[in-house]
Amino acid sequence: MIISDNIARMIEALIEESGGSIELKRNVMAEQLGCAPSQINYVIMSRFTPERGYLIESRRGGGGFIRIVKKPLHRNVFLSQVIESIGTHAEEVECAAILRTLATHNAISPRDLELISIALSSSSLAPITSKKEQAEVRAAMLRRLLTALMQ
Amino acid sequence: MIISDNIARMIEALIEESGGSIELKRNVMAEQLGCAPSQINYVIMSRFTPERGYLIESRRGGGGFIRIVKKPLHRNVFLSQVIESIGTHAEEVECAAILRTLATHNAISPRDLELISIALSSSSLAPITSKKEQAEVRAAMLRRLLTALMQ
DNA sequence: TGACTTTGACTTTCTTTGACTTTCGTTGTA
DNA sequence: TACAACGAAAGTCAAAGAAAGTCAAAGTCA
Repeated sequence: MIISDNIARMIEALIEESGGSIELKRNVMAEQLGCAPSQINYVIMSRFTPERGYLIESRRGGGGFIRIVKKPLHRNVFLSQVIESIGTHAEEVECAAILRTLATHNAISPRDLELISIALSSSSLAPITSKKEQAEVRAAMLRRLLTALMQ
Repeated sequence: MIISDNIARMIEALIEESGGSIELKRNVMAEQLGCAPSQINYVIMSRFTPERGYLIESRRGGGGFIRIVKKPLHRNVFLSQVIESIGTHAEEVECAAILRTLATHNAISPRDLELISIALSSSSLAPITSKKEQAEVRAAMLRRLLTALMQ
């Protein structure tokens, strides 16, 4: 049942597929979902809050709309800057430094720090004979892992 | 009599057959068992405690529920068995299967599952030209990561 | 007696609905 | 052209409904 959760999922999906922001017609959506228009407001109020990284704007009257924008959380901005700074090759010490920075800025948890460090460690990558390839793998992997953490 | 024990056994069975976590409707279950709704709370409080490895979450209001998650206490035993079973080489599909097993038994969190999957993915390891080396790295890395999770 | 159970009244939280208000664009008129 | 009137949206809010939580009193059993 729980119509509110359905509405929320629908909105999330729309935001997702449109890459971060949508404009919806409150009455139209309520009609489609068979709920009271004000329930759309309720869902937005209770789930698409600023704390969760959403910005809401709207306009009344003819051609009115509700715009929902998902703004990357501060953390994600930081993370994506860091990700951009990663080159095509990365030594273990560089990775360690990056991870330490992220951890001290609370962008990653101590647990993530540990797991990622292990994944990138020379010992995990020991089977790779070429040092150059090791560094490439590290860079690729770090980039992917940090990207995953942004979700 | 001890209705509480019946409730507890029922909940345990449900958790078992659903592989580690359930969401129950308090009022519905109380109705089925012919007991007061608050007795469900009592049972949960007295038997499904954190010390015994259970996590409880809930939501009130329409569509409310009580979620009970069992995190295996013998997780480490399980983990070390799995670690032992890892050979010197591992393909991506094998790793995926192992991780899925661990996740369904709640031995690792969905988040850990995702991070580890990414670390082991062919795309992260793409810079390694030799397939054999890739498989070696995967095995080594998986072993190390799972070992880290035991802490 | 004391620990554990059972019950139910009352509280809190979350959801749904609808009546009423406010805002905005359009349109008709002086 | 200015502006008042109208209709189309969205916003607000309070009431009703749906669940779960709390707690104290009463019951049971070793």
